Amino acid sequence: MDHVLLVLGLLKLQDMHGYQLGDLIDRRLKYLTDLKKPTLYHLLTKLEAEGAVTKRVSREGNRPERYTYRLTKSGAARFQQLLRQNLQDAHAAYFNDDMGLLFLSELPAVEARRFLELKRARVEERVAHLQGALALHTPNTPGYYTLRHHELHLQTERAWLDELLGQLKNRAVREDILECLAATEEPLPRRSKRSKNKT
Amino acid sequence: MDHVLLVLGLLKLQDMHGYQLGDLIDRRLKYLTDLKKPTLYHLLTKLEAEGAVTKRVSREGNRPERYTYRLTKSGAARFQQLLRQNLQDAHAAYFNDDMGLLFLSELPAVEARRFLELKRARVEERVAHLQGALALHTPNTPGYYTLRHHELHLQTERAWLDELLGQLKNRAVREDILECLAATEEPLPRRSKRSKNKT
DNA sequence: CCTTGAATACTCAATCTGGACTAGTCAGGG
DNA sequence: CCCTGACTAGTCCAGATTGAGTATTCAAGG
Repeated sequence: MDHVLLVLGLLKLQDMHGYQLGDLIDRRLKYLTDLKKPTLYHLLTKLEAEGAVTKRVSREGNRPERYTYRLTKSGAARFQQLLRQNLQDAHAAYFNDDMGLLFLSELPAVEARRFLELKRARVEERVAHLQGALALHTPNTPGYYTLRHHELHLQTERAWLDELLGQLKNRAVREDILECLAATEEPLPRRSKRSKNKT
Repeated sequence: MDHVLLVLGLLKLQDMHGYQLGDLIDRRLKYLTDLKKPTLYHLLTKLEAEGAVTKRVSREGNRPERYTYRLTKSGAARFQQLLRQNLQDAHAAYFNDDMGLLFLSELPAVEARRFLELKRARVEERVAHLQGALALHTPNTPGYYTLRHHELHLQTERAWLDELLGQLKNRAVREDILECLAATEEPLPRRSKRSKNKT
């Protein structure tokens, strides 16, 4: 996850102190990332050491002191660079849900189906919740994009579970997991591989 | 990512040494996770300390010594538990692609569109590659599920980019990111919250 | 038979993460 | 006026993760 991009970007919009950033991230951006507070503070410290942000002590009323961060020139440049890169890259996504699917045959079919139906119900719940949140948003706002994107993927998830459950009703899952995996080796670059590219 | 589930599951199928596991994971299971070798070895050491697996030194031919791992009774029990949990949970997914979208208005519209088109081309490429891999698989095999799931999500990604690009053609993105986010606060549990549930 | 590149099998050190904790402020109820 | 629970604003440290690097074996070409 490109936490650096996020933090630099938010600080570009406005100077903020750590708690403010943290609050913003886990209240308003909870569908975007789950960056935790200690990670955030660690990141801010690092960014300061690297000269991407500067720290300033401030105090407001009777509240405890706090550190307000501001983006520097070099931080802004770095943000631009990261943003361009992020926008053109297609980032690989991994799904924790697939982990269990790999071992589906290790559980009695009936039980497996029951769990998957439970999973489906939970996805359904999320879809509903998300659509509630979406209703509050106007299209073409940055926050809307995250939500809409998420909605699409959750709907895909639901469709996928339906497809899977449909298939399980008819046929059992093969149990020879390792053989199945071995059977489908990628073309495998034989002999030599000149000019290997890809990150 | 539930790396423990993966490693225990693979060892349940067969005793393996570290390298073998690592190889399996980043050749055959590359769409499932990107668990790196050092993480794997660290995990194996930890699992051994916890008594979920046992280590045995073995040597084959002239090759250097290696440690072969075997699942213990308690490891198998843990695997079962994790599997059941994984199958019924709906895991939140976060998309690195959304990070950049949040700051779309920080770039000139033309440039942004160009990048997103590039991103789309890359997604397209992946879809093609994945469909190649899928063609080699028989349905209802564990490996097939991961691939098919991935294919669905990549197609969703493509559709999403098309939707987004379509919207960008007509209207510009709002630039007041923070205000947009603030405007759509969740209902926010006012006053008190008794019986807070959720993980 | 000697060199080179790929594969085998890991390890190290540095960095990143997050559960749990600290410590002060404020607002309202009793 | 005091107590409680929530909010503010972080910190600590243990544990997870990974980019590099190490050291050996093997196979094929020259």
